[in-house]
Amino acid sequence: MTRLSFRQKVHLAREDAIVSTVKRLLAEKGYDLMTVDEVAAEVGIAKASLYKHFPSKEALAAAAMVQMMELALQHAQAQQDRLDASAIDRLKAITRWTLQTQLAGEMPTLPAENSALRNALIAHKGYMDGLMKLSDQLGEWIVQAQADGALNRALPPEAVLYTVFARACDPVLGFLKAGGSHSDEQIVDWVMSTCFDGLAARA
Amino acid sequence: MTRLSFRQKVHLAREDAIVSTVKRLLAEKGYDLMTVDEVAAEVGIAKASLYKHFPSKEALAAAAMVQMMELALQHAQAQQDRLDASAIDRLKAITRWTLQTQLAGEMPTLPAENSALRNALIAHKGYMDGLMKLSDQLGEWIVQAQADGALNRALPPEAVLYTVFARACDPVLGFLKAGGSHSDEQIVDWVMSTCFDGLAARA
DNA sequence: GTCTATAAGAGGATAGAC
DNA sequence: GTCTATCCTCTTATAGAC
Repeated sequence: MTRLSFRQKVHLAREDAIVSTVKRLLAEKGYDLMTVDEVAAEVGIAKASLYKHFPSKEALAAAAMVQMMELALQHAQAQQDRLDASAIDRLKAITRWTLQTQLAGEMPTLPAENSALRNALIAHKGYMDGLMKLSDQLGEWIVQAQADGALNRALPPEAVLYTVFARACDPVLGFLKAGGSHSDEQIVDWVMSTCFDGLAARA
Repeated sequence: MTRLSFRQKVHLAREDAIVSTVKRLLAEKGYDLMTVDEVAAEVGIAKASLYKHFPSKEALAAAAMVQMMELALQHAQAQQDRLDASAIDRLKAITRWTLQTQLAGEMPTLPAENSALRNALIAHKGYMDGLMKLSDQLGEWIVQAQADGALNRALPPEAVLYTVFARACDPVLGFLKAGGSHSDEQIVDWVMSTCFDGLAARA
């Protein structure tokens, strides 16, 4: 029992190490440019061993995306637990977390329109469940924030939802960081501003 | 003379057909998923013939991106020629054109952070010249619009510039279109609104 | 310049010993 | 479950006839 449990722990720990590596590489290079050889090398095991844990490259990436989704759900829950916060506060907080995570190089790139990964994810129950849960949570905040008069009521909630999701792969962060003359915090503030307040001057 | 000119015309026409096909495929699938075999098949010539026109896949894609850049510059010039328009009008017009082009499936995907194509483009004089020319033109409008009080003065012009550029690969358009229940025009209007006015309600 | 045929190599996946 | 060695497919690029 203890022996078995220990083995399982080691097994899970190794899988966790694999997934962490995949998550990082996915954030760095994206799905297509990430090779399985590379993942194996970084984890420090043989490629064939990797395939004992995960049946394919797609499954490998899906596991990483699921972990990312779970992390996002944790942050969403943490916001939901802040009983003093308004809906718009929560929405802004999760958006800011998304930007910070991406800027830190820890956000696996979302699958582009026509990606092998995208189709694999759509067929992946764990990922889709997480995505829907997150969408529901954010959707509630969006509707509430519109009712509060804190979000533009002329926009359909789904447009707001997609706009917030899209911050996870906003290239503006990388462009500004490449310039090198701004702090991460400053960059995040600017993108938060353009996202919620827009480019135009406020009255 | 006439003979030579005619041959040259045929030559250029064929190259133009190639570049057009590449542009479309680049918009559809992106650089990595687009294969040279596919390009050759769609153009209707043998792959080896393609390589007589362009020395590599990267050169092929670069030519397409250069053509896209020239198209953008034409639109920018057209806006500059509208003497009645204000800077913010011009900026909005070129942004709208970008959104419409992407929604129509005619905007080659911009190279992601770590792409083989990106490095090729950075080394490509024609592309970089066009990019700088376009950046200069948009930069002028941005500074002017800020002076006019039409753009948020708290944002550095480069942040505004990158935000406008990023509309060329905004996934929100595709998400909303995938829903299927909105017209292209409506989608563009919403994204224009989130871009310039933000998500938050206006006072 | 166009074709057919093929080289050259990367990368996903597997066989089989231990 | 881990390893080494290998397979196989796909894709870029080229050779050489016409």
